[in-house]
Parts: sequence; structure tokens; C-alpha cells
Amino acid sequence: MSSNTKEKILNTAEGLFADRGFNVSVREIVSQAEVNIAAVNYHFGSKKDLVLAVIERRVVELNTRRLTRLKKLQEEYSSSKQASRVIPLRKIVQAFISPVFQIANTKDRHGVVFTKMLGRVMSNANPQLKQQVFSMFNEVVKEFLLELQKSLPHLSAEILASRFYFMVGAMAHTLMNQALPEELAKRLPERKPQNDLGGGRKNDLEEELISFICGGLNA
Amino acid sequence: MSSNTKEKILNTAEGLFADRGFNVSVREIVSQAEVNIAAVNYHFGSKKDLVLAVIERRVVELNTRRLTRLKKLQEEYSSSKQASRVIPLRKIVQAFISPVFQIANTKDRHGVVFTKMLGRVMSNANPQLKQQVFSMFNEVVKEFLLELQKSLPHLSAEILASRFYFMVGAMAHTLMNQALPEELAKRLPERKPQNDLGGGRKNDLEEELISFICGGLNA
DNA sequence: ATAGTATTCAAACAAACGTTTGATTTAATT
DNA sequence: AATTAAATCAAACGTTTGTTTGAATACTAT
Repeated sequence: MSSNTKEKILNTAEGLFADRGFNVSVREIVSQAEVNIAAVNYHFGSKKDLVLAVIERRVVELNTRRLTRLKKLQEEYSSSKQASRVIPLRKIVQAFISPVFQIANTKDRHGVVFTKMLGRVMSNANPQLKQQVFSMFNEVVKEFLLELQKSLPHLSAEILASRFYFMVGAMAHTLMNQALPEELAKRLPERKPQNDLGGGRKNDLEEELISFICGGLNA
Repeated sequence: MSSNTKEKILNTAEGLFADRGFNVSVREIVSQAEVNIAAVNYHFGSKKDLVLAVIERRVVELNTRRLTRLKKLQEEYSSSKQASRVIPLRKIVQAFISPVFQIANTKDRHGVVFTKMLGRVMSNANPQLKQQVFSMFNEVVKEFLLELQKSLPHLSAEILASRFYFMVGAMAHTLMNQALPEELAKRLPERKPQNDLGGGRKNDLEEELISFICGGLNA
């Protein structure tokens, strides 16, 4: 069995990137991972390549999850049994958004770390890194845009692209700071709780985000 | 008349922060501003304080613009002549979003710079900076949340806070990279142009964003 | 004009950065 | 057991970072 130094670095770096952005020093990473300072350059070549490796590991998983769900929807709604061959908007949005929260909830503690890091990626300043990461999402974005276009035929390509972009923005911002909405709520006077009887409403951020996006997409 | 060194630093720093984030070096700022390296610490104390000064200068202006528009709406709709005393949702959202684009369009070249920098602030990693900047928005957020609550009385405080948060996310992401939507549109097959006759539709990002947000808020 | 304050300047500071080195230890191969 | 390759280590490399210094210049007030 090979050493676990490489994975220790990947996991530790991911956690630090999530919390403090990609400007954490190599020294801090190796210190928390309890490995030697030279290990990063030995195993990854450079810090830049480490950043890419950390991101790519999760993006690959996210891409397959998203595409799998989309393919399943496509098969389901292309069957002749269905009255309409168009996939409902909410289903598409769910296929795009849910995998992110799935990874966050089902995995170990690294899950929520991933979502925060992903949010950091989407709003990063470095144009090089941005370009490289965006290219990782290329195929998925193309597939979802084409499918969204079928469900929203009244929208022009430009407007649909803009709204897709707003969707990504709302998602990225939500991923990056999941504690803020609760703080904001404190500034408002309390309302009578609704659906607290038998509904069992989860009131989680995921469903809220999906509803918001669907409302925005077919505004 | 006092020297313009201080303002040269503020303007140059703002442009660099917008393009490349807040990690640009002091040396690069003073080099582009054509002032001495010691000027930053002399006029602002530290780089951190420079960052805050750059941000605060614009946030103050944005806050007053937003609150002015909101107050005007409140007066307008609290007058007894109006049938309903509730401000329409879109008016509130416009009062929140439009000032950002106003500054971007009416000012000189620094306008669009400001919007990009503001987007960087909203999705910044540094928790200290985030805290300080968010406190600058405290009053405005409170005022708008209270007014939104009147226009969306069926939403609980938590859900409204979440959606307000989504709105800020979509806006911040849009401000940070205004070129991306057009690139996304290229990936879609072209549609027949609509409303190209007499409508004179501007099809600008601002109206699109507002529509998206309104759709999301009352989903 | 003179004194005093405010500003600018070249130079240097210590600290932190990513990376490299060469020796040493561990693991795999023959 | 001997040989080769892989991995880890302490130490140092050369840059870049934000900041400070003290002298020189510009401005203001008397």
C-alpha cells in the first residue's frame, strides 16, 4: 500500500481552502497535515497544481452525479408513455443543484467542506484558475443549457444564458456561507410558524434555493 | 489644495482590486498610481485600512442611493391616495439593485470597476473583512428586509432571509463577471430574435437580473 | 523671510512566501 | 542479501510581502 501523504495533503488543503480561500500558505497546509514541507512539491509539482488537484477530484464526482441524473430524466421523459416529452423545469434544476447538497450531506465531514470550496472556486479572482475550472464544467453546462432550453422555449438564448448565470451565482453564494441566512432572519420580527403540524417540512436551504431558482428561471 | 496622492491610490487600488482581488501587492498599486511606496502607509496606515477605505467610499454612496429610493417609495405608497399601501415587489427590488448599475453606468470608467469590486467583497474569504463590510450594509439590509416582508407577507422570516440571501448571491456573481453570460449564450443554437421591431428592448443584464430575482422571491 | 508642519522619497527592514537541495530513511525488486 | 527506486526530512534558497526609517522636499503660517 502506498503512503497516504498525498491524500492527507489533499484533504487538509481542501478544508483550509474552504475556510480561508486559496491563499493559505503551503506551510500551513503541511503543518496541519503533519507532513514535510517538501511533500507538496514532490507529490503535486507546485502549489498551483495542488489547488487544481483538490478541485478536480470533487468536480469530477459532481459532474458524473449531475449528468447521471440528467440522463435518467431524459430517458424517463423521452419514453412514449409520457404525455409530454419535455422535462419539468424543477426536475432539471434539482438535477443540477441536488448533487451538490448530496455530497455535502452524505459524505463525512469533508462534504460541507467541498461545497464551501466549490463556492470559492466560482467566485475566485485568479483568471487562470477560473478558466481551468470552468473548462471542467464545460460539458455539464452545455447539456443542462440545452435541456433547459427545451423546457423554457419562450426564452431567447441570451436571456436563458443570463438566468443560468444568475442560478450559478445564487448557488455559489449559498454554498460559500451557509450560516448567514439564519443570521439575517434574526433581524426580522418573528412570524407564527407555519406547517409545524403534520407537514414535517424540512425547511432546508436546498429546497429553498431550488424554489427560488425555478421562480427566477420562468419569471 | 491638498495633494491628490491619496485619491490616486484609492482609484488605482480600486481598479486593481476589481480585476484581481484584494491580494494585489502594495508595490503594484503604488507603481501603477505613480506614487512612492511609503505613501500607502503614510496616508492610510496599513494595507488593510486601504482596502477598507476603498470599499467604504463606494458603499456609503450606494447606501444613500438605495435608502433614498426606498424612502421615496415608502412616502409614495403610504399616501392615502394609493389604493394599496404595500409597495410592489419589483419596486423594492429595483430600489436595491438599480443603484448598483446606476453607479456603474453614470460614472466614468470607475463605475464598472466599482461593481466588480463590490462583487469581490461579497464573496471574499477573509472573515474579518467580510464582517467589517457587512456591518456597513447593516442598516440598509434591515430596512429592505422589513419592507420586503410587507410585500411578501406569506413568507416566514427564515425563508425571506434565505431568499434575500439568494438575491445578493445572484447579484454579486453577476457584478463580478459581466462578460460570462454572453459567452454562455454562444453554446446555445440561435433563436429567432424577438421584439426587434418597435419594442426597443434594451435586453440589459440589470432588467434581467431584477426579473429573475422577483420571480425567485415570490416563487 | 522664517519657522513649522505636511508630504514625498530612496533605501532598507523583518517576516512570509513557494520552491529546491542533498542526505536519509523506507519500500520494492532482483 | 544486495540493488534500485520511492518517499521523507531538515535546511536553505531566492523572491516577494507589508512596513519602517530618516533625510529631502513642498507647503503653510507667522
